[in-house]
Amino acid sequence: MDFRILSKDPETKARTGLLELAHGKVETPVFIPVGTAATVKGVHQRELAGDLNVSLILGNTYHLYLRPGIDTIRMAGGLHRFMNWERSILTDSGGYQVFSLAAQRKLTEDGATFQSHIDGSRHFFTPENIIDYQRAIGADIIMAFDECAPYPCEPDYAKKSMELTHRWLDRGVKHFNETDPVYGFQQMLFPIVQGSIYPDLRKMSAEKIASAGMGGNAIGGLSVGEPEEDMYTMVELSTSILPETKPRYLMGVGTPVNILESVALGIDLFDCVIPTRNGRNGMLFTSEGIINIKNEKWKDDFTPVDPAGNSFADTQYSRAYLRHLIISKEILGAQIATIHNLGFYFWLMSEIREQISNGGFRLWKEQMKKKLSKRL
RNA sequence: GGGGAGAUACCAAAGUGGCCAACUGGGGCAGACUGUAAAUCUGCUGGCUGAUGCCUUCGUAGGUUCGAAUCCUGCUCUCCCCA
Repeated sequence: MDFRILSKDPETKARTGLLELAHGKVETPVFIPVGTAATVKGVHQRELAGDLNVSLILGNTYHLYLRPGIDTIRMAGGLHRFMNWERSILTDSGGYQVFSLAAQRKLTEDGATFQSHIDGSRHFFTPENIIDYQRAIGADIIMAFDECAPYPCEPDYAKKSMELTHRWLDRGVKHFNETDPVYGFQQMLFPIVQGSIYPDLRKMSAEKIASAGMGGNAIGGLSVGEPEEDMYTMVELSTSILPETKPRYLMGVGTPVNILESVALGIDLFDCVIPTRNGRNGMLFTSEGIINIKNEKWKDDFTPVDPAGNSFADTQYSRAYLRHLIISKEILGAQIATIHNLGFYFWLMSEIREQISNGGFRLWKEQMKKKLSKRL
């Protein structure tokens, strides 16, 4: 468990680093593909570890708890073995599901009562049992149980929600320190900054999270519908307080432009469903801009998806073919689109690291922003 | 040769006197998607129009009616059964 900063950009708060986890080293800034249910949808592990060279993926405690169930994962010997993934894993605590499945949950001081979205059965999550579940899942990085406040959110509710998250954090940290890893390797626990879009709350929360003294820190409750400018303001405020020597994880973000901006504000880790989900739905990110591959204009375009791309999705398939697959709802279409988008995101992250190292990040970022947000 | 059924928009298929430019599904076109209840969801899909509205449409030619995709007659075509 170690985080070393390798280079710093002189003009922004961007930095490159190396995060050493129990299952390998992670170069930061890094993008973490989302694999909620023990799979990055549509991409097999050989591809992830192979051409895409993914070092860290994300799983979700809520989903894995419901299906296949914690016991099954424990019997398998942990999530790494269960899904045959030898590199690193981060699990989200289920805090986001408290938000996204709001209609079926009830919060109390003690924890959150849920109804399963699968069969309606009732379940109870607490800061403590979420630690136990994540011990049993065995991710390298586990997340504290938080409430991701909705947007918009009244200041009063945001404050109460944040304070609850802070009390939950104390209980979670205590339980984390009192329990041992199940599989013989160290796990890191990341606490999560909340506070909606209110600067005073965010500041308070960042201070609380920093004081927990964990190996890394996360910023949550953003990209839930607020204006992007508010998001950047909250990120900047948070990173100015969270310790520079520890990795900072911006949860659930984002678009390529979001990532460029947030790296400049001092973020090291990102996860987002955009490249995978939007890819399955036909939205492709390229070095020249965004393509909706379902549009008729690509029907007879036999050029590569991204002429500058180097994943096999770019070098071996044409836009016309991929359009046909997506339009026909062929499974291969979703697979190729996902691999392409992840390939693009990883290319972007590697460029970011390169530009930070060589000192040209800020200027390069401004040029890239224009290109990447363009609709082709 | 005899008997029966039917022809509706790109396709399939509802509608059987006014609430019909016409249900619904598919297809097509476009949009959305940010710690994944998502290989999902939304809108549009005769023409002109920002909307109201106007114009042309339910095989075809006529007719009945204030009013027809719907009722009547001729014609054309398709399908099924029997010989």
